[in-house]
Amino acid sequence: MARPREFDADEALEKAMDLFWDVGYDEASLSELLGAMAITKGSFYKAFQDKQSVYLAALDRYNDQVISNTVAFLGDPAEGTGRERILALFGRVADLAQKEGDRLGCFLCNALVDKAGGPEAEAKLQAMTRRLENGFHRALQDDGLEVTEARGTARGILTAYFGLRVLGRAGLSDDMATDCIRQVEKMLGRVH
Amino acid sequence: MARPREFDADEALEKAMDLFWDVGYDEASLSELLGAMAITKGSFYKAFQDKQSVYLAALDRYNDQVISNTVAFLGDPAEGTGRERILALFGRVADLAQKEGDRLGCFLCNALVDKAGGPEAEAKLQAMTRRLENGFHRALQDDGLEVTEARGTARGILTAYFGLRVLGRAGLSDDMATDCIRQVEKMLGRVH
DNA sequence: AGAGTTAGGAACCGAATGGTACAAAACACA
DNA sequence: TGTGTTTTGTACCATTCGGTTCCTAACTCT
Repeated sequence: MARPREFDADEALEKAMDLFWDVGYDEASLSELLGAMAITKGSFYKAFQDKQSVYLAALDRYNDQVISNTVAFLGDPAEGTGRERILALFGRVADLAQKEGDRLGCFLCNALVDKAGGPEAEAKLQAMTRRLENGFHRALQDDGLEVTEARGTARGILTAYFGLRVLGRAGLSDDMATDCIRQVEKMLGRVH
Repeated sequence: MARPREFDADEALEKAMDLFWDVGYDEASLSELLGAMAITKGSFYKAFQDKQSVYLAALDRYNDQVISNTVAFLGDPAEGTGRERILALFGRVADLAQKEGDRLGCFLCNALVDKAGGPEAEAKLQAMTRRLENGFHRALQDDGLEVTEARGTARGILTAYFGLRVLGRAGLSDDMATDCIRQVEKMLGRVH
């Protein structure tokens, strides 16, 4: 019916997410964004509304992909007990950091600090945070923890998780990560 | 010998710190900065070099005041045992968050995520982070913990601390904070 | 092939960015 | 009361910001 798109919108959105993830909302100028998405201005404003809506879409994408993946992992009995899944998740983060390749941190966590994107973004971010919390909660419940006890522990784990991601982004978690995991073990009741 | 300053440089620097703390480096435009500091452009560039150097000075100020205060508290035997001091510090943060007045978080933590200010800023931030870690470390050593065990625990505490500050800034720590403190207690070996 | 529709790209927009130049103003000292 | 020195404020600078306009290119369908 008309001229077809020369770019994959979803692919472009992923590049946009990567940039926002790395440098945040304000620091990602429109021209940088266009460069990363491999698109010209015309296509950009034809396909999306504006910069902010792309940011919101990037948040959604992170939610649909990374957060969903994480929550699914935390809730997958095939990955071991709830405690084992949680520790495995932290181990994954620790590996990322130790391989010096991270330096990005968690987009959710970064965006929470960034405070950009208006109230819409804030609502999305809070929802994502709750999802993550519930992911930990479920993992703990799978181990038979009582509901309210699991809730409190899940929140502690979530806090440690965000803290570790911050330190990872800051490039400070070489041995920090492994030390942190041992402390998370304590939260999980692994006294030895 | 010449015309005296009409403003207090230290006072202006504090206002600058408050703004950078709140909105970060990029989002704090020069005009906003001038407004907050109650200074015109001429005075600004006469008294300081440029925006970035003011940012670095703001980081130094945070280090000299907030971090120093925190580290001193953690190392003050008059405030109770090391564990008590650490828990009291977390309690302070929790109070801040619950009174809904926080929404700022920790400047150090925010700046670590922000990644602005160049390598100079990064060096300062890493040094500040180490100071905080050492503050926890000393508190734990005061309780007689073995050195390496104290180091690992201190890092876990630091991680939880940053995580809590992120959640506080995000406005998510109403009951999160109290739950988090209980988990920190577990790190400290308070099994009950 | 022709008509209709949409994507692409470049020119352009006003506003705001961080920073500079310079003249007037306010003081200290002689 | 000058004179010298420094602050202050304003006007100005080029550049970049996010966003719009509009014409042409590319495609589908009849």
